[in-house]
Amino acid sequence: MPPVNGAPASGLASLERIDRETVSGRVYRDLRELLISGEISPGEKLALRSVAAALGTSLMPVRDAVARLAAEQAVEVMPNRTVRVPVMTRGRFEELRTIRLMLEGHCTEMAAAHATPQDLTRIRELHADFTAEHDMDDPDAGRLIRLNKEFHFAVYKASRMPVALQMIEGLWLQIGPVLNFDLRTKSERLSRRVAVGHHTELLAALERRDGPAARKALSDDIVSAGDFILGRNVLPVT
Amino acid sequence: MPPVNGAPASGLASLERIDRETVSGRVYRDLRELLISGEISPGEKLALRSVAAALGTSLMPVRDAVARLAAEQAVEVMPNRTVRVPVMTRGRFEELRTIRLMLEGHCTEMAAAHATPQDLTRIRELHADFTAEHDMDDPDAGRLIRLNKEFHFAVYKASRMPVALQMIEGLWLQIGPVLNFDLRTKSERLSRRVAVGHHTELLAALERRDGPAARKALSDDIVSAGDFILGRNVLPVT
DNA sequence: ATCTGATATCTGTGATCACACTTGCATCAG
DNA sequence: CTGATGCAAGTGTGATCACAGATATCAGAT
Repeated sequence: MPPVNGAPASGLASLERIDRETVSGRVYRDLRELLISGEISPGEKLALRSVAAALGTSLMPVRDAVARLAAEQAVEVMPNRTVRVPVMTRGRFEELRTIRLMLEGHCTEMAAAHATPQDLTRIRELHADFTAEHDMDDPDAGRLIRLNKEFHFAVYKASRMPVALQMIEGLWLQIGPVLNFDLRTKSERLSRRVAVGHHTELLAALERRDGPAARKALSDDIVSAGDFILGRNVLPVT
Repeated sequence: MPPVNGAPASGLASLERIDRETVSGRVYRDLRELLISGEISPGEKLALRSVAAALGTSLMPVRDAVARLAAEQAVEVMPNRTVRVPVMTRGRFEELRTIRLMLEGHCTEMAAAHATPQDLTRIRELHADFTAEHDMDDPDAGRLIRLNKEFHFAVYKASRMPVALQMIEGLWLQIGPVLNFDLRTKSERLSRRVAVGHHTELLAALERRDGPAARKALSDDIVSAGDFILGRNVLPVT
């Protein structure tokens, strides 16, 4: 990077940008991560003061963070004003799946058209990591969940649709708690095994720039994972 | 509605529910309305204290409200920590339109299948109101915008997809500022004239439960409104 | 033993204050 | 007149306090 003004190049160029992150933003991402990986169970109540104490801050940043999460439906405020992780119903789960198929399906198809070689390399790496972790004797559920997410989002990112990407994050934030909570408590082996297959097909389709095939592979992935949860009958009907 | 317990029916049933709305929620909806109807121009900065003063409250409720709006991308926080209404780029506008066609198109098609007679009556009423206001000598831009929104959302509501409905609200919140700001400043006659036609077709399709035709009418509506803005070349390329 | 009642604790909400950072404007040197 | 410099006003962020409503706990009466 050349110096901005006519100023001579100096050691200043090696200075790294300081990240003046807000506490509020930090709390937000921490809670978000806990939710999306299923470490907070659906229906669980969140007391602002408890969260603040656990993170060693005051109420304020927590309030901001929770307000943001509430806007994304990642948590819900009850009539009593208490906030909790939403309980997933069968109907809501199915609707979320329908929307995911539309949105993520479209992005996957676009990714096949727009992915750069760098994108593909990144996706390949993540697929390899996911497969490797999966084939271990005792796979780490948390890591598996994270790698699965990173793989999918690497694909969506390649579609060059930032707005859609943001919306998909919101969808995962809503569906993540039940999906990953269930997978975390039960043996996730069976469902993840098929996931590897779908991911392989998806990657192959992207590499030959076959949009419809990529979408098909993704759809299979989403549908089978959804069927797994629906089949376990843990979701209330209403 | 029957009494909940074995208690005898009494005048209590006529009591109306107390609305214990939070100030924060009120601020949120006020700002939301201002944004969606284009009464705050894109790029405009929002000072928390100004908003608080204008609404006669303290900073606190405003902070909560803005945090929620930021989570929905209805406002953006700059690196300087100032918040402003996002400036729309051509690319973002087109992406939003693509997503709208998917999401709103799907909901419209579902509405054709699931709309109850009450839904259809409500939609008919709103269509009549919109048409009436439109045919006036000097139509009220604000009212026109509001009626247009209510008509569309009455349709989406009939699809019985609450999650999608919420997402669509988010989309309108993002696209509303430019769309309605532009329509408000310029003569909206030309673009609204065609809107009436599309709405008429949409309603007719719903009444004969023709999903694909309803989707087509909606698509035409969205595309033509979008083309109107894009054609005016007011959006920066990047 | 069961229900009713009051009380103490805990909840989110809103206001106020303190602070660090940014921005704008006036001042002064060239 | 043009430029940089310094001060003042304004900004969002975070902490703390005050308070009303909800919840849980426990005593007493039937």
